[in-house]
Amino acid sequence: MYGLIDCNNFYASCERVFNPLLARKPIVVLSNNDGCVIARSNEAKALGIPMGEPAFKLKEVIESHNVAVFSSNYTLYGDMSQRVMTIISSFVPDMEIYSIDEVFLKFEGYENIDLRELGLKIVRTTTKGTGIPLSLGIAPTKTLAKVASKFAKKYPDYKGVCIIDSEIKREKALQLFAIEDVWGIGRRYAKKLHYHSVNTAWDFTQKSKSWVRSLMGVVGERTWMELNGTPCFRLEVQGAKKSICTSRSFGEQLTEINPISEAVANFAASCGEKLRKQHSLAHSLMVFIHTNPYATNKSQYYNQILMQLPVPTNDSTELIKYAGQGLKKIFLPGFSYKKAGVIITEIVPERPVQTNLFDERNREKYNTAMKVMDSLNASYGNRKVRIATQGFGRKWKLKNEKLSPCYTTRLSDILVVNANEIPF
DNA sequence: TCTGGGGTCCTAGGACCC
DNA sequence: TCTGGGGTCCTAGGACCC
Repeated sequence: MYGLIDCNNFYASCERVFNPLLARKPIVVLSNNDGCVIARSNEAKALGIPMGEPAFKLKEVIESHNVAVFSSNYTLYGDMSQRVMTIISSFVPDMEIYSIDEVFLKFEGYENIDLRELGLKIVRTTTKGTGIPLSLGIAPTKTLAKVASKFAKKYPDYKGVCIIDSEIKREKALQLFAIEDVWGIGRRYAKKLHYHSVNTAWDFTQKSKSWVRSLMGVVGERTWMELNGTPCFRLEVQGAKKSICTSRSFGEQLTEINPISEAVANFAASCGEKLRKQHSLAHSLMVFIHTNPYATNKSQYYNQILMQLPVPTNDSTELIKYAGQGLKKIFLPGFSYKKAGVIITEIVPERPVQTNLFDERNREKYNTAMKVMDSLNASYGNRKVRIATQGFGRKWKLKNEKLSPCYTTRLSDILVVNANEIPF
C-alpha cells in the first residue's frame, strides 16, 4: 500500500503556528512580489478567495473580513517542512518527498499492522510536534492514495486518515471524485474529458484503455491503470535535479541594463549555490528577460539565449560571467523589463571530473573560494559574502511588505558557531 | 516508370505537478 | 498602480547517421 501525506493549507498553517491569535481567522499567503494568492486557510477559502487571485483585486474582502495577509517566507516554510518530514520518517522509512508539503509513503512489510491505527499515530504525532495539520490517504496506488488524502482532508470524521482498501471503497470514492481533481488530469484534459461526458474519476475508469490511450497518450493510460488499482508509479528516490532555475519579477519595471545585470548576477549565483548543494556541475546556462505581459498597451519583448560553458562548472564567478555576456546579447534598450531569470541545464555529477585540454582556469582555487563563501553564508546569512557584480542595489528587489519573521532560523539562533568550523 | 530501412539525437512545445 | 516560481515527462518533427 502507498500513503500520501499532505499538509493542510501548508503556508497558511506555518504562519499560524507562530501566531496563535490567527487561530480560526482567515489567512492568505501571497506569491513573491506580493503578487497573487498561493495559500489560504479554510476560513479564507470560505470567503470565496480563489487560488491565484491577484492581491490587488482582493483589497475589499481583505479589509472587510480582516484577512491576515503574509508575503511568502520560504525560509520558514522550508524549515517547517523539514521538521514535518523528519517526524514522519521516524514511522515509515520508505518515503519520497514529493513537494514542500507532500510526501509519499510505501507500507511494505506492514501486512500484519493496522494501517489506520498507524496512520492516526503518524498524523497525531507530527501535528503535535510541529503544529501543522495533516491529511493521510492510503491505497494500493499513488493516484488512489492522492484521492484518499482528499477525503481525509474534506471529512473531519476520518480524523485525518482515509484508507481505500476494498473494491467497494474504491468504487464509492471514485464516483464522488471529480475528474479534474485527479492527480495527472490538468485543465486541458479535464476539458476534453468533460466534452466526452467523463465527469467523475469513476466515469474515466469505465472507458476502455485504448480510448484513453488515443485521447491522452501513455501518461493518461497510466493514470487510468492507477485508478483501476494497478500501480504504475513506484516510490522514486530523490536524485539530483536535471534543471535548476532562479528567476524573479522585479519590484519595479527596469529600463536600464545595469540593475538587470545585477539581478541576473544574483540569479546565476543562486543557481551556482543550488548546484553545489547537490554536488553537480552544469554544462549550459540560459538567460531570459521579458517585459510585463499584462501591460498590453506597452510594446512587448521576450528573449532568451543559451550559453554553452566550456567545462561543466558550479562556480558562481564563472556562471555570473556567462550569464552577464548572455544578457548583453539579448538586452534591447527602449523596453520596460519586468522579469529575468537564469536556467541551468545539462547537469552532470561533480565526479568523475571532466576536463578540457584548453582549460586555463585554476579550478581548484575557485572551488576552494566557493566552499569558503558557502560556509560563511551558511553561518552569517545569505549573500553576506558575494561576488562584486551581485551588487548592493535594491532596484530589482521584489516586494514583500508583509513578511513574517524567520521564526525557526533567524540569525540570533544560528550564530552560535564554533570558530573551528570556519575554514580559514 | 521505377528511388529503402533502421536508427539516434536534438529541439520546441505541450501537458502536468506543487 | 498592482498578476509567482520551480520543476518533470512525453511527443512530434527535423537533421543526421549507416
